[in-house]
Formats: sequence, structure tokens, C-alpha cells
Amino acid sequence: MTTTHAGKTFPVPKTQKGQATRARIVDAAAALVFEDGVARTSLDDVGAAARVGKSQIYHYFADKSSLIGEVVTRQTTAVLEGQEPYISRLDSWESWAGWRDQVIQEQRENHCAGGCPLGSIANELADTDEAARVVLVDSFDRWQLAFRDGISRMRSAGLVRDDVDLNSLASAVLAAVQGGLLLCKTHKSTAPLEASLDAAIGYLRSFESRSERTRA
Amino acid sequence: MTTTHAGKTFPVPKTQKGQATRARIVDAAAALVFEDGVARTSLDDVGAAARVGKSQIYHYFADKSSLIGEVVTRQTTAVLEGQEPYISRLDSWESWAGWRDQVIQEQRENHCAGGCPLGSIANELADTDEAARVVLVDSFDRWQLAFRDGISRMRSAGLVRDDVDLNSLASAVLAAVQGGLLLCKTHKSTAPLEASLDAAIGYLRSFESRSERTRA
DNA sequence: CAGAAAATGTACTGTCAAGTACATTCCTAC
DNA sequence: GTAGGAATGTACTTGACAGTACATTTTCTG
Repeated sequence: MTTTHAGKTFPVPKTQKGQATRARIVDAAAALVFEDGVARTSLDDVGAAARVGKSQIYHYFADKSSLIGEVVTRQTTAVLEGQEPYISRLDSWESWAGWRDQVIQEQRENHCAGGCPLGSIANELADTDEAARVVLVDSFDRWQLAFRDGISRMRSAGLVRDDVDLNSLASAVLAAVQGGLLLCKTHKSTAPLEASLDAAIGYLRSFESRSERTRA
Repeated sequence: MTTTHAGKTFPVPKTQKGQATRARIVDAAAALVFEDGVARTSLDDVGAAARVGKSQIYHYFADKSSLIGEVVTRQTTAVLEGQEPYISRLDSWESWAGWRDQVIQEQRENHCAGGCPLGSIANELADTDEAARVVLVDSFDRWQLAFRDGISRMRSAGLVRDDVDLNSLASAVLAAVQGGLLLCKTHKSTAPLEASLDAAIGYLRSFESRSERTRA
């Protein structure tokens, strides 16, 4: 696999050492971007954090924008994996509650700093970096799909009514997460995030099928 | 009224001309920040847009951060006023629907660009500019209060049940707006915003008092 | 009309960061 | 062990931008 930029190709590292270096660059960039945002993260800083000269960054990436694109895909998998095991098993009310608690707990541990690694980048770049935007749309779609799968399986299991709009609902849940995280990091409190997630799950619960509701 | 910064005071302009100039600076900064974000907005650009030298910016503001603070307060009133007349009359289901349509319509007219002027700044500065963060918390609180007032009046009117948690619900609505706007500008489509607002109102509607629900 | 205060214009400094040039070292396959 | 590609280090260029210095004009006030 190679990435191309303006005619020049940027190959994946051939040696094990090179692969490690490239990974260190992306990791360092991801961490710094998460803390300070894209604009405030300089490539010198990335190099220092990765214990690497700037020449190596330009050896593996066409420019800062390309590196950021890689950061986004890296953070996408990190975010989704960070929500395991719940996110892939959202097929019961208990697992939704567990997922909710986990998201909140993570923010609490992080002192409500940083918000969502993807949401922050999206907010910063959606209007100015079309390449990044496209990658971010894909990331959000993958995330949303995880919600959709869960709701879909709950529907199959007869836990929610048949007439739910899977896509809209999954999209609304993702929006609740994003909005909640933004208010969380602004207020430096998990309360808004809790309210937002509870509302999203509460709305989902309003589609609980009658047979199940009476049983509860 | 004067603002103070590091011992030096930055008075409000004495003359009418000065007031106009200061207002032009804030307006231009607000527009540019909305388009490009704080980091990508240079004071030279602000000066050019306001047809003003940079010396005047530093005549009225201590530094870029102070100017941004002013932009936030300016945008707060702009955002709230932009949602009139609905936002101050959210005391019926019809007005919530009207508000929803208005928010979506505005994004559509703006080609889903920019997102929320406050949310974008919050996302960018919440972790790095404590002064800005405090102003933003206040802005969000005012916004949330508008929702709270509406829900509160609906409760008084017997439209929603007595046991709703006003603050949590208002906070969740604000989160839905913010998350919806973020996804809207990332996807360049109003669909996620529509889903998010519909879910928020739908959740609110799940608190509709029984007497009203049966009547509907 | 003076004189002061407010407003404004021009020019400059210093810093930081993206991106480039090129030399050097390391590794690997023959 | 040696050639050649991969990896890496050092030094530089260039531009942008926050912030400053200071001179000049405009405007208000007595």
C-alpha cells in the first residue's frame, strides 16, 4: 500500500524499525492533537514527542494534513475499541447502561478534558480541510453503525418496536454523545454528559415494545 | 465600564466614531472566527475586514484573547436573538416544532457551514483558554435557561408531567443542538441535525402528561 | 481658537512553525 | 563486505502573525 500526494508516493515503511517510527509519529501526533487541537500542534512538537527528527515526518507523510488524516483513522479505531465490550453488544438495556457509565467514567478519569478526539477535530477541520472531512464522515458513520446494529438487534429481539427509524435514532445517539462531550469539557463537569446520554437512552426507551414494558 | 488587563485599562470608546470602530472590529472578528475558527483568524485579517489598522485593535483590546472574549458575548446574544421569536416562547408543542424548523432552516441556508458559533469556539478553546471557557459556560447557561423556561412553563400549563427534571432536560436539549450541529457541518447535511432535534423533542414529548396525551 | 484627549496610520520586532536541502548512518540482500 | 535503498540528523529558508513603538490626525471641550 502506498499513499500518493502530488505525484510523489509515500510508501509504508519497509523495515520493522521504520514501521515503529511511523507508528510513534502517529501516536505522538494523536496525543498532542487531542490535548491542544490541530492548529496548536506543531510538527516540531510531534517530532520531539516521538523522539524523531522532522525529516522523518516528511519522509513518511506528504504534509501536516496527511498526518492528521492518519491521526483521524487511528483515533477512530481507538475510540471504538475504547468503548468495548459494550459498544458491540448494545442489545439489552443493561448494556446500554453499561456503555453510558463507561463513557462517563472515562471523562471523569480524564478530568473532562479533551472531549471527543474525533468531534474536536471535526469541529476544527470540517469547513477548511475537505480531505479530513471525508475521513471524519467515514469515522462517524462507523460509530453510528455500531449504535444502529445494537438497536437493530434489540428490535429483532422484540425489545423495541418494529417502527423505529434505525438510522435516525443511531444518528441522534451519536449527536447526543458529541453534544454531551462538548458541554462536558466546557463545563468541566460530567453532569451535562450524563443528562445527554440519559436523554438519548430515555428516548430510545420510549420505543420499548409494549409487551416488554409491562413486563418490566 | 472599563476592562482591565495586567494593570492597564482598556476603556470603552468615548466618541461615537470610536464606538463604531470598536463594534466593527468585534463584528469582523466574529464573522471571521465563525468561518475559520479562532486559530486561523489573524488580527491582520480582522483589521482588514473592519477597515482598521492593527493599532486600533490593540487600542481597544488587551490582546487577541480579550477580543475573542468579546466575540463570544457578542455571538451569544446573536445566537439567542437569531432563535427568536420561538426560543422565548417554547411553551407549546407548536413552538418547539417552529424552533426546530428554524434552526434547521438556518443551517440549510448556510450550506451547513460553520456549525454553532459558540460550540465551535468552545470546542477550540475550552481546554486552553480558561478566560474564554468561563465566558462560554455563561453563554451556554443562558441558552439552556431559555429551554428550561419553556419546559417550565409547559409544566405549569399542565402540558408535561410534574416530575420532569428541568435542568437535566434543558441541558440535554442543548447537547442535542450542539451535537446535531457538529454532525450537520461534518456531513454537510441537515439530516443528522433533524434526527437529533427530533429525538430531543421526542424525548421531551415522552413526558407529556397523560391527560394531554389522550386528548391529542 | 487653543489644547488635550481620543483615534488612527505606518513601520518595525521577534518568534514560531511549515516545509526543504542535503549529508550521513543504518540495514539488508547479494 | 559491499552496494544500494531505507532511515535519520542538521541546518536552513520562508512566511505568517502576535505584539510594540511612535508619529500623526481627528475630535471634543473650554
